[in-house]
Amino acid sequence: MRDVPSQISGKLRAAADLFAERGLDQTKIDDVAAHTGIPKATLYYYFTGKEEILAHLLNDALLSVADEVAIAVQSPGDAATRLAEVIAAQLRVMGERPAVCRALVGDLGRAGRIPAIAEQIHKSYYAPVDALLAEGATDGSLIDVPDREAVAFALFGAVTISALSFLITHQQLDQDRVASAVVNTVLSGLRPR
Amino acid sequence: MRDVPSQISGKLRAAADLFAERGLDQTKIDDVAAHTGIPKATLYYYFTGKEEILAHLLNDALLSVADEVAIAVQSPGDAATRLAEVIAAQLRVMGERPAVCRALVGDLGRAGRIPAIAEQIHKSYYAPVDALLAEGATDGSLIDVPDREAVAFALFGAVTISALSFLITHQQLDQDRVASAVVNTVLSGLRPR
Amino acid sequence: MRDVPSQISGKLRAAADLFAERGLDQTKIDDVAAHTGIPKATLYYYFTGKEEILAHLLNDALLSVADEVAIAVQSPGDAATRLAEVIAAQLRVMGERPAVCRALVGDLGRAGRIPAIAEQIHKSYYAPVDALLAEGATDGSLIDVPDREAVAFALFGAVTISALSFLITHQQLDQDRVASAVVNTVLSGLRPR
Amino acid sequence: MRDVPSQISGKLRAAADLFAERGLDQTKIDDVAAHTGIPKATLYYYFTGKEEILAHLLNDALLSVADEVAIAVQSPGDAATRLAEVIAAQLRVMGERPAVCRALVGDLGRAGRIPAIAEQIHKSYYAPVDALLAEGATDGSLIDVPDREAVAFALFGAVTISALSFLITHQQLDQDRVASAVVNTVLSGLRPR
DNA sequence: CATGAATGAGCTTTCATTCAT
DNA sequence: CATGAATGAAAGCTCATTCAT
Repeated sequence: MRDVPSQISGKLRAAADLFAERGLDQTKIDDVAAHTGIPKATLYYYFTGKEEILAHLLNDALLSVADEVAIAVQSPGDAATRLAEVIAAQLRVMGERPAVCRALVGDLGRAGRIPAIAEQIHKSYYAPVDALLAEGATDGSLIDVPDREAVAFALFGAVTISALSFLITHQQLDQDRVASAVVNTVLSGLRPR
Repeated sequence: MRDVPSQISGKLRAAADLFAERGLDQTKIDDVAAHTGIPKATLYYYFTGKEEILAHLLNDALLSVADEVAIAVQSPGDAATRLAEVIAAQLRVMGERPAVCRALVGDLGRAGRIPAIAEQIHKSYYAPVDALLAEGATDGSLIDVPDREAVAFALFGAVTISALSFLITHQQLDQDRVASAVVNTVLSGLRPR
Repeated sequence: MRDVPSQISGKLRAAADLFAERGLDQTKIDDVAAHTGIPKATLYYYFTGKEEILAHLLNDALLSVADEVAIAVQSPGDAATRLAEVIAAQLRVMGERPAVCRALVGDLGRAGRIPAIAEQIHKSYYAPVDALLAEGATDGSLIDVPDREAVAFALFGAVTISALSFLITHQQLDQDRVASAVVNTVLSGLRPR
Repeated sequence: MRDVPSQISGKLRAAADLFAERGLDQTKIDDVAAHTGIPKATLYYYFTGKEEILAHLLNDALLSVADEVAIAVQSPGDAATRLAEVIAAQLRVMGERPAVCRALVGDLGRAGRIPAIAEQIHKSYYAPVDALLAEGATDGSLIDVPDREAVAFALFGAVTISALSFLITHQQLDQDRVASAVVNTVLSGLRPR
């Protein structure tokens, strides 16, 4: 995979919808070429194949998540507040790029096996959340969970699948509704206090 | 789709791994035939196509989830206890049939658009959980959440993605670990009481 | 490569001209399909690819050579007479199937690396000629050459390239002319007796 | 085709192996560029295309043959002696540039249709041999063959295919062995005197 | 003069699917 | 009822070639 010029990279974003709508396999290279205006052979000049194009797109989106999450993590306030921020941040990106996100989830199994993507998810999400859970235990704003990795997985899943389910069921994402449900549930718990 | 003889249905389960490993599109009918020992043409005699084979497999697994969830819902104890049971039940099935579950998640976007499957997920999972949340509000074991659908989505996501992440990351599913992390998180919440 | 039904094998012979005319690479599968009436996909059902189709054709022709050569070898007369017969036999087959033979020579370098073909050439030609040279030394009709393998190579080349050169230069093969030139040259030698 | 700078021409010789190994079609311009270090576009600056690159290489080698053959033809001695010299000369060049020679034979059918090459072969080989046969008939060192063209073809084939067969079978060319076998066979004949 | 970047035009190959037996 | 044989219809990918710099 050569260095992708920003002009190509920009046009390419139009392909995210395709991948989201049809999945990796049902998205034909011809479609990508048609929808982006990039000649098929040019796509092959820059990418090894379809998979690499999708990976490029996912990576792009995950970098956005990483950015937003990083900002949320460094925001003022205790760890609990910032954790809520992180969740909101993830939802914001998913709201902005619903297509890529659906594509990401749709190919999560596969994506997980693309090392670059797996690593990116880890760096963008699990690591910061893990750190936040640790901080929360220290600053007293969160309980000291015995298994931070498992909790980070659960959080990511709750947010992602919720958002996806809404996208599928209601065709659009009501970020506040999802954020509020998830944040309340995981922070306060379902058991009465 | 004709009535599938149990002999065929049995052999077919060997194909779940294929679908899980490669996804619907990358799983060729030839592969299914080779791995199950069922001649290609015979598969077409019983099923309309690939999609129907996968649907058959998923349906099979979802019926198991439905059974387990139904049992959990009707178990003695307050709604909170039974909710924990439901989560455990889902994880149990995922642990028993990891391949089908990976396939399910892998094609969630698509599966969601297969009406039969979407309905099955709703009946097997969302409806019972929704009912349980309502009961919990009544019997006082759970708080009265304003948006039960969103919470049900979040729960399903937390469990499913956690389980999947473990399957991918650690190659196997430690049900107790996931169950304990998820249940504690959603019931007690992350905020200190 | 599956067992090729004789119906297919028969139709396929029409493709020899193509391979001879254009060579392996310039012969497109579509051409083969069009010229033989065998659907492209059917070709792939029986053969692994183009190369295998050509190999099938070459093998076919070499079996003819083997047959003719075998007959010539067992004909009555001394070894010298039979050697002349072998040369005539090779030329007869080349005359009957000029296309395949041109294809064979055209891809001799490549064909030599297809083990099945290389072996076939050895069995069909070199081995019988070698045996004949040995017999000739015994029955006194041929001199006892110190390096039979080299002579067999030279003979094969003399016949093959001569025939090919005529085919290219004069568009057709005058078997008698070539046979007479080669046989006289190698049997009597160019030096006056 | 512009004048090829010797630097380019020199580097290009590294491509002979490629053509010999894979044939014209299977040798990609990219391969030639990679193996010679000459940028693809530069190749196109000097040559019209692949075919011209191969022709350049073949021509190069054929000029060597022509040189050697010319020297042999003019050497002292009777025609028979000089004919033996010609054969040795051809083998010497083939031994020196095995790759080009394999390429030549591999694409003989095609090369024969490249007029420049066909003419070169004629001038380099057939014409001198033809002349030598005529001289031999005059000086009494060779018999007066009725069909000199056919004999020249046969000689070229005997030498070329022998050499090629050795190259393929034994990976290298024992010039003396081939020369001795061919010269003895064609000069003295296989029939006892 | 030399070349990196870009692409038009095809071709091989794959596969879901059918159907006669 | 089941299935081996056959095929129509794509689609991914390659490569020779061009051209602006």
